[in-house]
Amino acid sequence: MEGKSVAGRIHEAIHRLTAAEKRAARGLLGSYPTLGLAPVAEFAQQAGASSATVLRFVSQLGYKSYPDFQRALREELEERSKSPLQRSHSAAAQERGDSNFLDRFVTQEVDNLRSSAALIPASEFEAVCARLAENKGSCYLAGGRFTDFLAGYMEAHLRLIRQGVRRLDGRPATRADQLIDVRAGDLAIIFDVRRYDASLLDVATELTARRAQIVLITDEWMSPVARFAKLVLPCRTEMGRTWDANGSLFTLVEAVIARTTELSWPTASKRMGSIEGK
Amino acid sequence: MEGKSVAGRIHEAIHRLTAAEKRAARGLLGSYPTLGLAPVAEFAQQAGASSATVLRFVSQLGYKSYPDFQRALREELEERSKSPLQRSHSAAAQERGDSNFLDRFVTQEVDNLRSSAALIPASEFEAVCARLAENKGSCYLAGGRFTDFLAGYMEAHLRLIRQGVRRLDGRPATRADQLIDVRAGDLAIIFDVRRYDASLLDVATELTARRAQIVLITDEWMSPVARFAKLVLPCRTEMGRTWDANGSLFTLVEAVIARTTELSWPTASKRMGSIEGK
DNA sequence: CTAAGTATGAAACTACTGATACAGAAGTTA
DNA sequence: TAACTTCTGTATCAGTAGTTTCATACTTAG
Repeated sequence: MEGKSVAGRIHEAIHRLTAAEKRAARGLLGSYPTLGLAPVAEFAQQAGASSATVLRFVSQLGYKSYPDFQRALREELEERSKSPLQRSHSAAAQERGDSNFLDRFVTQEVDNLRSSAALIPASEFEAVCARLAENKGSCYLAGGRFTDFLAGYMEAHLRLIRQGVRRLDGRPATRADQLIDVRAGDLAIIFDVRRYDASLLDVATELTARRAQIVLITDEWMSPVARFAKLVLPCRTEMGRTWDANGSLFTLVEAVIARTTELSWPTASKRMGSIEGK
Repeated sequence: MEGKSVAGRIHEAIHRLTAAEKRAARGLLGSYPTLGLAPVAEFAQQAGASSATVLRFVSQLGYKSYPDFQRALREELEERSKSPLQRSHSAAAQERGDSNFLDRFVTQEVDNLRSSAALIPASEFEAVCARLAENKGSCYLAGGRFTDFLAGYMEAHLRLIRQGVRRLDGRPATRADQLIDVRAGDLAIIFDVRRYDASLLDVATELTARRAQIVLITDEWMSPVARFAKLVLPCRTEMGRTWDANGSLFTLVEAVIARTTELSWPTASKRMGSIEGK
């Protein structure tokens, strides 16, 4: 429906409301927006009115049905939790104006890191590292326009730890060649953040056809590659409204490398020794 | 039935979930808790699974019905909005002391980021960005074994903002060729962390001879290139005793890019438009 | 004080949501 | 490869939530 917030509509319409309807409004504002997400009967009881009154109240706000009203509440909630994260410190710092650009940037990045750590199930993270440490089969890496450098960075480190690390480079033509050798059970790590790269989806399709297992490292909006992925590690990337930052992906990569090194230390240490030697 | 947060249950149960159920889990974590407050059909569609799978998923979490699950979500939401700051995941995890590898890693990285921001004088940071935003002369980038990917990442972004961005690739032989065109007043951004790269020192020497201005991005132990640098941005990289992490460098790079974009918006926006167009 | 109009909740209705059963797909093992 | 297990989506059903109706209580005006 229109671009007005639900709370805004209540304040606008509250004068038109009847006594019982006002109780409903008060109740909703009192525990906003949770009460509105409950079934009508519960809303009614909590607000001290009947179901019918609540329905009339919702109708007065301009929603054509109760589900419609709930949808608006959910969208509002979603909006709020996605955009300018944590008004607490970053906003406070901006108000004081005593912090410079770098401080503000770092503060936001810290939020992203924390959220990312919370977003990623420990078991998924461990599964990825364990799989890498197994040191079986090949491990392919691919990324999009900017994330390709993350793939490169990860590749450079993985090469020290295990064998069979291959990079899928950006040009679709050569990619096809590189995919020929993919065997069932091989591992593929794909980086994809929005705007998502169509060619990566193709690569993922092909990899799946060849029965490779895909690990996807993506942002909170979840690349379409997720459909094909056995394991997904989603990171928070949003900064303010104009900018997405990949710092959380980078840190995740380093964490994976660190953990994998730890897990495969006996093997990896020999390997690293021989590489360093030359 | 009570006492556990829904997100907590997901992390607990995720290992015994099937592939499609995991999609549901990820979907919910991705837009938490809103998606769970929607009707099953919508949840299912958004998560890329069927209604039945979503039902099985919530059943796996230990809820005896979908409405029951939604009630839990609402109560959690209510709880969170009442307490001042959300202490939901990170705080609780730290209290329990059961934090996993990723959490610990992220915590250390956060320390590094904060220290880095403190270590870098605002004036130096601003000077670098301003110099980049001037958009005069050429800008060369070079890095060492691993940091070369940071140089590449920065190059890819800088190209969108300004003209004359060049990358000095890793092979000493070709580097010499690329340095021929360097002119007085050109800018060079060098990444160097320990163990410091001897060839970068050579490059820096040559650049200085040609009167280019060097910006050095390095770690807390300070690359020897610092001798030749006009501006130095040192970052904290130390993690525990065995491992150095470059995440702080990466975030610094992104901060520089963001700030430079901001400073040169009138010029940069046109440029970006024309690049996106093709 | 009475009558017209409005507000309200109880109860009936219907539509849609959540639950279930089943069949086919996918994956696993021998 | 074939048999078997497990997973997953479709189709169906049952129950509940949202909606509507209507009789009653309350206001307000005449």
